[in-house]
Amino acid sequence: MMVSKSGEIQSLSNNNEERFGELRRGPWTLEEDTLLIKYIAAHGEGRWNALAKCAGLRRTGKSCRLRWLNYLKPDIKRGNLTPQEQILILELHSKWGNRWSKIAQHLPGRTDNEIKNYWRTRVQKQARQLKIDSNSKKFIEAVKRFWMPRLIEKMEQHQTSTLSSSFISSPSSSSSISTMEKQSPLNSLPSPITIPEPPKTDNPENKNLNICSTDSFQLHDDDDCYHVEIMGNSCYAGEEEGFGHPAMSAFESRDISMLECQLAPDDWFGNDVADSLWNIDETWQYRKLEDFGDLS
DNA sequence: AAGAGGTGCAACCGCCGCGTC
DNA sequence: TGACGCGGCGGTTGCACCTCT
Repeated sequence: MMVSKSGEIQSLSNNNEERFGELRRGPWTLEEDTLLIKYIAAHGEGRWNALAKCAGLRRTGKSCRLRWLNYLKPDIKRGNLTPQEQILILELHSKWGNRWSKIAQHLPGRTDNEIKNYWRTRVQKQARQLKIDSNSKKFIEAVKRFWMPRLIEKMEQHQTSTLSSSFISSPSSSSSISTMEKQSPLNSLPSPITIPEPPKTDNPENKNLNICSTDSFQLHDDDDCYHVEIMGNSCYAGEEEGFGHPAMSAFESRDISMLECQLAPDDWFGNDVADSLWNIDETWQYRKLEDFGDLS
């Protein structure tokens, strides 16, 4: 029987799943989701093949696991990646490469699939526009010098505008609240507080590059150790060893520092803050500098 | 208004490592 | 010790939706 992505039933041969008979593929239905959620709530996750069978799902164990981990799990965060998360992804990817699951471990609520998709659709797109290999040192250098500062700038702009709007707009005015703000769980965070001194990110040496996330956590690795943590609305990042993949010296040997930036209290999702982070103009800016031999 | 092309992302595939027998 | 099953991972696909012309 032919493979279909539209949810038809098919049979698989030459593997252990064929004893299940007809297996479903493609998009999950609400009914299937409900079955899976209820079963895991009652019995826990794991033993996916048995789970699929016992739950009455005509799916492979792998399919159930994927659906649960990437979509149904309660702590999964939806919506666009925040600039802080994007910075963290760029940093961690420079360190570990395409180790998506490892990177995802340091972005609470984000899945490896989501991060992988972000990298392929956003980051690699920029690399293509620049005609640079996204895994090359050159591209990492470009990211470090042009993209990351831009992300941090966006964060600062957002903070500033949030602060301004809190004075301009009446809190009771429904027209001042966007749809996404209403939907965002971050909306419940405290109102804007003091804005710290902007980080010095345009330094070519990048000795003090801020790393922020929307959650507090610490990073420990076999090779080095640094941490990112949130205290109140502030995010602190520090490291104790050299940072960066051995083959990617762009990020290496930063000072041990505790750096402060702020978390936005509201709508990171669904507005221009998270979009168009590196537009064509900036691409050309980069290429211009490249022409001047600035990156060579 | 409609078709073409682009984009985002859920889901699948194949491979690998580990545990068990 | 090799076969087998399973879970996990990274790469890839293809569909729905969006934007552009």
